[in-house]
Amino acid sequence: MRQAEHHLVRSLPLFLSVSEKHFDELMNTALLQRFPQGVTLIREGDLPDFLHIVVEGTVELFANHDGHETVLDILQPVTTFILAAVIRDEVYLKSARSLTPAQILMIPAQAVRDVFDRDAAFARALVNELAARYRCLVRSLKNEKLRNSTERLANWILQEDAHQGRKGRIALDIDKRTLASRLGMTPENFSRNLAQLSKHGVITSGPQFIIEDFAALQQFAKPNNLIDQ
Amino acid sequence: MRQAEHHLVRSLPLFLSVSEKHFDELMNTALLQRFPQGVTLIREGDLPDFLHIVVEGTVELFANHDGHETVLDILQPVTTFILAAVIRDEVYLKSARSLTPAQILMIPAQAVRDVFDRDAAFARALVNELAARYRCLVRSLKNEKLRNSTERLANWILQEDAHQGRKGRIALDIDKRTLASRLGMTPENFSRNLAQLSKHGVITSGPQFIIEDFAALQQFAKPNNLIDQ
DNA sequence: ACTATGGCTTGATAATTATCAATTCAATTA
DNA sequence: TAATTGAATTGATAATTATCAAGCCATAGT
Repeated sequence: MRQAEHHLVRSLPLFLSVSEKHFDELMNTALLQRFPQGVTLIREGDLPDFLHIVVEGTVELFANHDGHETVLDILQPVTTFILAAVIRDEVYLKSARSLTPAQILMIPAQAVRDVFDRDAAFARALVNELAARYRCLVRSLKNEKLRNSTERLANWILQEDAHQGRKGRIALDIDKRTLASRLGMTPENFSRNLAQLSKHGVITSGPQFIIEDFAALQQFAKPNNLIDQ
Repeated sequence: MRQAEHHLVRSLPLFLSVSEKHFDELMNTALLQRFPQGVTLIREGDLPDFLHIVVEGTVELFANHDGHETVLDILQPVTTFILAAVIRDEVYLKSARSLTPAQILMIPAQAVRDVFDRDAAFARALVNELAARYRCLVRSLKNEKLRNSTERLANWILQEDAHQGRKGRIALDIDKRTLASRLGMTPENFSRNLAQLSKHGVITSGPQFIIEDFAALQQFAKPNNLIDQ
């Protein structure tokens, strides 16, 4: 692993306060791998061998059931995934796939559990990370159960605009069909919902959304800091 | 706190391996309180003062948005709740209400964080508990996104039957409207879905469901160990 | 026993969402 | 440039879910 990636990972909340010795122990056994686009990185039902960290590229977490597939999350660098499965040493409940060429850091699951047992700072960081993830999931579930699909899209646009610096112009770097599934709707309804939002201040041109009337969009979306952000 | 409750809490996975000293420290500052039915125990948006543990009775976790309410979970003894908010010292994302008269053990949030910092066994237990909760939530989200409402009900019946000892006879100890909301449907559709399930081996008489044809119900429900259990 | 009461059910209808088919559009390749 | 490809959109329709309005039914209170 190069210095740049080393520092990137070291600066993650999860590793920031781990002792140098233990961090090296984790990294010595870790693998940094490149994957092309569209590779299945993990498969739901398998047992975890590694804790995964997206270092570069975009990764989607998804799940299948009875011939249907749904996207549960879309990850950008730098993010860990499948932490809960690694901790409990139980099968993955989600699959993961690279949406772009991606670089993934893989830390052997056993090493994570070992260092956790010996390094109190790592343990604290791990709990904090997990708790943060838990809360994200609660937000997702509330989003699904308390909003209709147009509202979910409207709030996603507001949130993404905030992430991209409140420029009122959002560049979409994933397929619309992927985002549609993430937001719990079909690609067809995604299109229709986007068209609907033109009544509420959103202009769309290809993979760019422009918030023309911020107030109107907010009024329609009714963002809620106990669901969003 | 009486001996009986003390032992009950002590035997929770979360406290099983905590040192006697630290367990006492947690319990010394804890309160065991009785609440009548229908009391709001915590309110989403508030900051956590205590880690809560249901010792007796039933508690529902719910959330509100834009005039709508949804049930996110129904808790039976002995279960902790709002652990993630306590760990991160951030506002609750869910509210909680007693569905029956209930007894709740409340451990000051600061005490939980203090002992966590000093007791490695407690830290491990906490991470394990959180990871387990995380995985339950993933299952809930998959259930919502990958199944329709009749399927969710059918699988709930299978799961509840398993919990009650596979007697093929399920006694409902909560309101149907509460269960309906938990399963992401209106009370009206709950009724209709239940009626539908008579075609798939389920007989219902008031607050009792009887699985008359287990195979038929399973075939319809398509249970999936990456969603259920 | 009568009569509230509240939860549950049923019916009618509307809104939301999914599905299937066809078409458009943009990007890439021959 | 023409042809190909796949994603996105649009239209038509079906399935699912929610809403509103009665009605039913068991329970508790008078």
